Amino acid sequence: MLQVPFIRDNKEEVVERLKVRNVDASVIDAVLSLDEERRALQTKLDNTLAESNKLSKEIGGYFKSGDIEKANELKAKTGELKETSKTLTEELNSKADALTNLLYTIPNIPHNSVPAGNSEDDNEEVFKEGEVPVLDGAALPHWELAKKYDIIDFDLGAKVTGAGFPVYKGKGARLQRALIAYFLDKNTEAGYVEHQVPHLVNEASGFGTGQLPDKEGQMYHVQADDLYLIPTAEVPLTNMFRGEIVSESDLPIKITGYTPCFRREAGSYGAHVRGLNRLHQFDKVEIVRVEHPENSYKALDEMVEHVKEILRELKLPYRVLRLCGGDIGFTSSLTYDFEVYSTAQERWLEISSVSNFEAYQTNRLKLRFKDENGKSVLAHTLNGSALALPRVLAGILENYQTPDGIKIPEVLVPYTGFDMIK
RNA sequence: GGAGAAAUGGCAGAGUGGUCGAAUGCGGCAGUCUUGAAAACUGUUGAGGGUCACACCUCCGGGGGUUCGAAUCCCUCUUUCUCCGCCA
Repeated sequence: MLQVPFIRDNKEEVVERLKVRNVDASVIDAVLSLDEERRALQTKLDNTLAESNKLSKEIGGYFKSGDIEKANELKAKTGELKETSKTLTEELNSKADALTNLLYTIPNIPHNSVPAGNSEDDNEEVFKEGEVPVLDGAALPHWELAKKYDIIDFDLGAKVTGAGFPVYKGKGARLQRALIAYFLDKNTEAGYVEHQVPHLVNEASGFGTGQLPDKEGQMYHVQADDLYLIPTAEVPLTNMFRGEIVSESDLPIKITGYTPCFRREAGSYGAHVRGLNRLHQFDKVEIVRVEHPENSYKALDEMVEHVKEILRELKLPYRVLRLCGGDIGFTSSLTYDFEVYSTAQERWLEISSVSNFEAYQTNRLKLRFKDENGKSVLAHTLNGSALALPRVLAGILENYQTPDGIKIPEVLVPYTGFDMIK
């Protein structure tokens, strides 16, 4: 969430920049007045407590010196103070809660470069690379290829669990495993330390990275234990640092992890969700960085270059988009989406999203570092997919299909052990 | 799942109702000494709110309670350790 002191000091700028995301200015006024009321109550309460602390000490002194009568006299005076502080505490808590809840409804301030816009049509293409293959004959979409070569079985998954939970078989499963290993190796080479993390997280972690309360309905909730299945490795990877004060020399922290991701995707059904395009369970390799605020945009660029390199090696045609104010994620300041072009589907498939959250997550997480003056400063967090599996797989199947079968990208052959799916 | 023990500052570890935000040691930082370093010595060293700066307030795993007053007593939750049971 946004930092109140920052809003207080930069009100005009905050209002102006949130307009890009169509946020109404009145919310900011509401935050500031709630904060003012909160601080007034805090001061009142502090004064009351100070007085009763003073009395308690005096009473202690009288008991020690044996002046019981005087002590009891003072005791009688503390009752009222106690009542007052109790009332004030309740008022303060409800005010503070109201403020926090309001802050939860305000998205992150977009970076200067974020274009205005309402939908994905307003995103800005900033880079494009790779050749769209010319396929001879009829190009098949991946769900038909999957059936033809018996490598992914959607019906079997639907039988075992439900729609959106595919079963990968034989060379399909092996290709999936190859991609995970290849991505993790690339990330490790680039200095990201591999982690294996829990696939279920508690409520505090959900709030820490901003999935809660905003996207409550998008996560699978295990009621008996009040845990959530992770919608992305970002949640456990980033929450490892919740409440930490790291030393400046620890920065940047660069980590990576593979996990399955679970998303309810409530309400998104239709033509564009066929096959691997949108699933309830899918695999993803994630990269996360904790950065010094001065370095976070340089870090974002590095992450973008890193993902580019992987796609270059896979020889997939792709483009990079700078998301507009209407399409950017709630907690992000600046997001680049990567899309692979699928010849068979004749459309772009999103395969990675790389974001800088600045201090929006760390303010919730209370993830800070000590600067040279010994002051605690909120760090910046970033994350990105490197990469999401299903659509990369779809892109490979569709772009690498030949009349003789599906070729395997050269860099993956050492991982798959075969160079063709027939 | 059953029985018991524990949770204190970066770490170790004292503190069992009153001037305790907390002894002491280690670590960190600054200084003295030294050509430099080490050693030794001296000082300093938790977080948040609040203030121009002080004052002041809150925090001893989380939440609640008793009391004029709680790190210290009570309830509850979580986590860790030991023993038993079960088990990939």
